[in-house]
Amino acid sequence: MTSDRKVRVRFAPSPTGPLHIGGVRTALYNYLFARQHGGDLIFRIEDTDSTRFVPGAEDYIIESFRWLGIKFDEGVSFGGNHGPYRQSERRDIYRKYVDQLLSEGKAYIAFDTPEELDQKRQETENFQYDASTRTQMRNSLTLSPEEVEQLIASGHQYVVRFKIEPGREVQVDDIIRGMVTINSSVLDDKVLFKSADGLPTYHLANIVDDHLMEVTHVIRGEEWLPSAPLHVLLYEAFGWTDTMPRFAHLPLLLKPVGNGKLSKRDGDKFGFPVFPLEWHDPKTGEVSQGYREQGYLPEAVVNFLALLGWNPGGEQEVLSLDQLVQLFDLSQCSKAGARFDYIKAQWFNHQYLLQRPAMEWTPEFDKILRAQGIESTPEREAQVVDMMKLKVIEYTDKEGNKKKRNISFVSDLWPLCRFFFLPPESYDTTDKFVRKNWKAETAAEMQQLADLLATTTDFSAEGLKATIEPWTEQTGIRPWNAWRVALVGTGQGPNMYELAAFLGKEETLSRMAHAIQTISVN
RNA sequence: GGUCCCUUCGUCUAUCGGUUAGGACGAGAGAUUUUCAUUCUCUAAAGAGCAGUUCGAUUCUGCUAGGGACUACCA
Repeated sequence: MTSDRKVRVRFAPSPTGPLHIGGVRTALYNYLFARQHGGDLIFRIEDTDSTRFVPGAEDYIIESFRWLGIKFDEGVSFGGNHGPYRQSERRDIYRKYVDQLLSEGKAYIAFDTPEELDQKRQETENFQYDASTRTQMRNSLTLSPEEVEQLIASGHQYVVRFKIEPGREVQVDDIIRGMVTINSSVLDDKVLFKSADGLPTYHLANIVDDHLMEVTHVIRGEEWLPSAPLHVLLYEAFGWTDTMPRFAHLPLLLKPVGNGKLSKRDGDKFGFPVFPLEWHDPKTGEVSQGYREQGYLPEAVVNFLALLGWNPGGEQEVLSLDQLVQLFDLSQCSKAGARFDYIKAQWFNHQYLLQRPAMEWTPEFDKILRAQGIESTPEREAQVVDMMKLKVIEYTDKEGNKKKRNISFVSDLWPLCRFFFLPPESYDTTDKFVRKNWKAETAAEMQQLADLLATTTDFSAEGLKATIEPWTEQTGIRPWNAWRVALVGTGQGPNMYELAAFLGKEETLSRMAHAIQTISVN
């Protein structure tokens, strides 16, 4: 029934704050699906809750997708001829459809105030506004038409509720989960139109918009599965079943450890972002970490997210956006929630960082160096990157254990490479590497090497190798580790010839002289 | 409490009745290395439980257990 229509999907967030990483994945799956079928991806803003509107959230969401490389075909800020795409600008449209339901007796007017309903819920256990209770409430079903008119005329606030007929098996055909059946008796008469702000609720706006915007597939989070039968019933009530979109409810993203879904607190606890971009809360002033600012590459975030809840099955996991579009299969998505494995996210970033030419690291690297008061050139910085990008970084985890991991961020570089730019402040003779490699006779040997280097004119890595190697064979001295102590201060860094070449003759000799003078061992 | 959804190595997952249950992250071991690494090789590691259908179940069905979501005039 929908197969002959052009595929049209949408991502429709509420501008209530920064975009959660789970929302990013939902948008990504919509994007992959749309691209794969040559369809359209629509960006709709669902701002029917005026009380939760947060300024800046909409721009934040748009900027997030721009950064991630997820492109929309139409919608807020993208144009298109199915607009407006902001629900707050579609009041009149919704009003018309609510009136249609009302006049057909498929919806009714209810005067019960929120307070009265709260009261009712406290009094009766499991109170639900439905076929079993609506006859005892104040609504257009129990009141006479005259009374209703009078109440409205006298300014009483009212909502419009959907009149659900009980005892029906409602079926939702879900691409991921198969046929989901629920009895309409357990559904309540959902509010379709709110009294407070004259706007529809999500349910009504969603169905009307998806219909008018010719959406063919609704791909959204699993939290919507329980209300999907209600949506099916709404399509029926409007007579739109022949063009009803197909549903696909995605599994949720779960906490890295423990129970429940992924929350902002988990990010704080383990030190990973749950938002694509840094977010400054306009009300509280609180700042939340973003993937972009933490040094993640957009390709890495996309790749990682794509594989949370879906997998192409092959052995390759590092996949570009284009490859993901090729391979993606909505019906192969897993049904169970996926734990958020932020360690693997770091690994993906490591992979994509390594793919980048060193010169592309330097803008970010330069910022870090400048923060340390170091001036350098992109060329020299790129040299350091090339020498150090395969190293690992030591860090302290949340339990206080020393751990090692691959370089995953440009910012990992600094603690590993300060000796390129700064001489050792002092020589730590308690350092295992220093003790092992700087013996009583070492100073004299280093002096010999220094004398040799003083006469060397070719200070390139190759030149150094050509001059030093014959000397080591002649004398039997194995100078590299002690030389490393002199230039680095400990057992770190690249090949010694490369390092000395980078530092240059003057700096190399200066550091050696200093080490010969300073280090004393017994 | 009610309704619905889910359940393969620690984690993400492959398998769409017949496999030595595969891969990746993480972990461990070894080799290589002028340091630390990289790299390479190897190892450990799983079908929640119980019934049933079947010649044969991880795969189908039911029950139990566990997990998740929803249960607003929020989305």
